Amino acid sequence: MTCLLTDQEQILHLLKGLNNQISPKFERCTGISSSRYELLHHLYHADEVNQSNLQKAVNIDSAAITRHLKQLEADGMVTRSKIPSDNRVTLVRLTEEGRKRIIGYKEEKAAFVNQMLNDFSEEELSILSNMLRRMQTNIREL
Amino acid sequence: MTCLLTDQEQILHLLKGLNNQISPKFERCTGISSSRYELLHHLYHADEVNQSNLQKAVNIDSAAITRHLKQLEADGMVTRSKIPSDNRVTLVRLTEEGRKRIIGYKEEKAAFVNQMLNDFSEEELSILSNMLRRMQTNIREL
DNA sequence: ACTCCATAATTGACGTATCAATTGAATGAT
DNA sequence: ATCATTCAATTGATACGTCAATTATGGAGT
Repeated sequence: MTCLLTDQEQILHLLKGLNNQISPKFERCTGISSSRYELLHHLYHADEVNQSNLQKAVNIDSAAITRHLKQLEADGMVTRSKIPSDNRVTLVRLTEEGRKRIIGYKEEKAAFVNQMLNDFSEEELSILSNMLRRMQTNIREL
Repeated sequence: MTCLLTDQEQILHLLKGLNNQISPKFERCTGISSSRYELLHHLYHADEVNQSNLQKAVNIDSAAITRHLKQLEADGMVTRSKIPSDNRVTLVRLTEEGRKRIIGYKEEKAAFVNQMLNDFSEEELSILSNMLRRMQTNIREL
């Protein structure tokens, strides 16, 4: 009835399960989805960015980027404008309102992550983050 | 321009990024989505299960379970039947066809996971899997 | 028997990600 | 100067997951 899985086999299941749990909880706790948060966070530090750089930074599909930004624009969090020197690219920046609101989100996110990782030592965190990076590398060209 | 994130802060981003990479690649490599694989895999060992137990086992929303199973049934991989003693529950089992096909999927999955974790020692795997479990626990009641 | 509650499965509405195809604007080669 | 390529952004189709509400059934308690 119960079935044995090697550690290797389980990792995938655990990863997926964890993520499925995280996404809705993150949003409930912080008031914003984690992808949106990443976008705003990046803009917060980078002041003005074009979409394709933003895409590379947060590492989600550019179609999704477009849709997120449109929504964030509609919510008054960011502005978007074409640049005259190259009419293909659109520059994105936080509005004042956006800059103000992200501060609250940052706190909520910190609290969330803190809860999730509350019993992890600095060393463990760095081990974990390395492992995740290695996995990412290992499947990069599949 | 570049912004400093603590290891703690990055974990979330890494996790999500990794998962977003995994899902489409898993499906491309194996020919089936990882959720469907989990369902079939569980059925492979359990012979006959009702949906709510299946739901607990694979840990995704029961709405999603219903939809997956309908599709798998349409594809001739599983059969579903109400049980007379309690007309609420539906029992699911693999068809012969399904049982045959999952064997191929198992191999593809093993190859995929092998690639993803090829440079991980047994010990690392067990550390990683423990960490993932801990995180899951830490956010359980959020 | 009848009302009340719990449970299993389903459906609907929604958010988010992917990929493939398209649009529109620069750029490079002949 | 023009044609082909390349690139940024967008759109459409599709898949998967959540939550909330619904349907249908079963089981108590009175």
